[in-house]
Amino acid sequence: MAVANAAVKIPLDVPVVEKRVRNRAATQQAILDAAKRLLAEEGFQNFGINAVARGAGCDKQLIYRYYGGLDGLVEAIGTDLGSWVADRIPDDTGGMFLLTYGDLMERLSLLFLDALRADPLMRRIVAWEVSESSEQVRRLSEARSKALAGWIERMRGSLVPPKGVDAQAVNAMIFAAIQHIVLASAVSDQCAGLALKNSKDWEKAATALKRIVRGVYG
Amino acid sequence: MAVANAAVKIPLDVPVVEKRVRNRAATQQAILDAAKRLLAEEGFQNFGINAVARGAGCDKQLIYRYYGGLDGLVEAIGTDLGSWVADRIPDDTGGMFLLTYGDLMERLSLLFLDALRADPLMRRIVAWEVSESSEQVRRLSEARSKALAGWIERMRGSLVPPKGVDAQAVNAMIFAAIQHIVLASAVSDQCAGLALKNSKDWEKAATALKRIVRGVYG
DNA sequence: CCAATCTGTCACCGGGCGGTGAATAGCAGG
DNA sequence: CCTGCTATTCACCGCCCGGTGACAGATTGG
Repeated sequence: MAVANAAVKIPLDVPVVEKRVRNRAATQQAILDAAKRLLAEEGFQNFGINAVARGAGCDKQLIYRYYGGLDGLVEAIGTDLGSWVADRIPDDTGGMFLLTYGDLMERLSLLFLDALRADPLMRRIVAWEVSESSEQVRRLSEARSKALAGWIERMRGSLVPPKGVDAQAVNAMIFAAIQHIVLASAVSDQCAGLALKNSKDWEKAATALKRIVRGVYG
Repeated sequence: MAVANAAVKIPLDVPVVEKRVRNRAATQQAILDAAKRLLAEEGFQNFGINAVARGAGCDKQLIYRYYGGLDGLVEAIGTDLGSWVADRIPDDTGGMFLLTYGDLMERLSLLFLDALRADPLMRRIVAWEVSESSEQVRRLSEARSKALAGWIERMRGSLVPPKGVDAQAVNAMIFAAIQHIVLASAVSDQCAGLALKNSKDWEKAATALKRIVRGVYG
């Protein structure tokens, strides 16, 4: 009797289980948010349909319906990336007068360094880019580099690099260095023997970066 | 009759199916080779017990027996990494007299760039390092950086960096740049807008690298 | 010659994956 | 009220993964 009683006990909290509202737009957004969160926190390794659906608290079928599968979802993330740059990296010169190309590049380098350090999603995407060459990640990579190039172009204004220096190649090296050092720090707190834990370490890194930029551009 | 005849036909080549010789050492080596090949060619993403066993042409059970699982196998790869540096990167100065620290770093940078470009396994490992922070990859990373540091130390000789420059930080930046640019080129033929396909592109990259080194160390 | 040992193989397990077809629950308009 | 329509869920598939226990063939030592 007691057992039966317990079995038929009115479930007090079952009706409270907040029912998912029927709202396609909201669900779509929830899926996109879950995808970005998952990618940022767990990385691309365990990034899949099931995981995203679990994270969004809905059925994976909806991902197929609303985004046409993982590919479409990744593409949607890529589209978001455009607005990212605008949000995360200041577009003005911070009140500075950038007299020389060297001034500009020093500032851009440090801004990019900080922005990348502060954004786990972006870091995961960069790591993904250098680990896989699928169509998925190629599009993501393209969106990222386009947004970045646009930002640099906007900041550049009318400044031109000094003659005799292949600015494109040198800048690629500098940005490569920033990306790699930030990626390395995110997984192992160091890079090539250089510690990258506390803010003091990062001061050293920033100083080295400035020195490199100044060494090239004066 | 004809059918029966065909069915009982003496199998001419069946006895020829080269039987796997019973040789533990050889099998162990085959497994290790298969693991390195697989990692180099396919990357760490699909690197697993089943794939290695398939590649080595033996049962996965043997991997457990001889290496104690994937972890032990990865560790064995790491051990091999020590000899890698000695094989791939010349230990002498190539007949050059390295008068200054700048000379040294320029040469080391270019050597490292070429060595990394030529070694897919090493590239995959670096990509792995920045994508995951498991114990497995941490050990691998350690072996790699130790080998690299040893090589640099040996090459350095008695040369010392100029005063007023944080050589450790600057060098970390330079090596980070090299690693990232090589990784990027391996998956997408470009990095931050800089094409990295033909040898002419790489000439430009090398020139930029030299310019950076010289800008810092003179 | 037999028994122990070593190398190698096979079959099987549970579980998570990506993917799909069918059912269900809430909302509109008549 | 019923009838569609749409958002959402469920149940199921085949596949491959890592991992394990039992077995078979060769080798060796007493």
